[in-house]
Amino acid sequence: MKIATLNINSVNARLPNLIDWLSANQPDVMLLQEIKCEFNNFPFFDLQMCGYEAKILGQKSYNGVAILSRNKIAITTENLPNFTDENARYLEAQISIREQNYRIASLYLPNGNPPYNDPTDTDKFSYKLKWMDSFLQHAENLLNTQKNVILAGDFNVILTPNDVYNPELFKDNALYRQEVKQRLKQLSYLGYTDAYRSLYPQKNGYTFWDYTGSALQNDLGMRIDYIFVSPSLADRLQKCDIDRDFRRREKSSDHTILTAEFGDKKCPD
DNA sequence: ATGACGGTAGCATACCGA
Repeated sequence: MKIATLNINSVNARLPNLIDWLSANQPDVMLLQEIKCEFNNFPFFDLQMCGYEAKILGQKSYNGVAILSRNKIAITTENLPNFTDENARYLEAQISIREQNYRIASLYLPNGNPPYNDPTDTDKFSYKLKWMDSFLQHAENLLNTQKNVILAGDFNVILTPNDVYNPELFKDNALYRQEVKQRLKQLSYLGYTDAYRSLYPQKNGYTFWDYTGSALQNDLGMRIDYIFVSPSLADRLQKCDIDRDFRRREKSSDHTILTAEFGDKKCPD
């Protein structure tokens, strides 16, 4: 079973790139964040033509998440339970692939930094922490009720100094604040595995490079996109890779694609 | 400390992003 995730920064601005990649790589499931469109403008037909059903939680201009799959998608959750969110950031589904059931979420965690015109405004940071608290509660519930769980997407969190080109620069950044790192670590304490780190303890694993300056050429990136999996899937994890070439394309998103592959052999229950 | 760059809304420029 192969799954991929991408903060696409507008699905319509990058549809040819996405379709090229899907055709060449054929993941069973593709998760998207920041699709930046509503239902009526989502390219359902083009994706269907290359073999993917799509379910989305759309929003005009900002945010928006999607789940694409070669198998039938049954939506289980739109937005986090017990959290009133005016932004479209969380979509979860049940998908059956080669006789295994999966519970899969595409999530776009809030950035949390203040607006440029008011660096003292802490509203966005408070919103991020509340969002994470609600997410952690839900992640715990999922682990208690489901076997094969995948929580993936743009987490907007830099976990360790090894996950960013210059940790000093990010000392007070909402992506790297202690409150945020502590919360994301709790996902591991609950029993989830960070797929990329479990296979590559040392590689920088960057998934984002700023559009500006020479960030990409000089590898000034950060690892903020993650695939977290439940224990049953950690046992079956075979590959986890970052497609840097996709970030080098014309009209690229500032994020790139993270993929994970799991062995399909049935575990005896 | 700021803006580099890019997308959207909508038609000039503001807002958002990490």
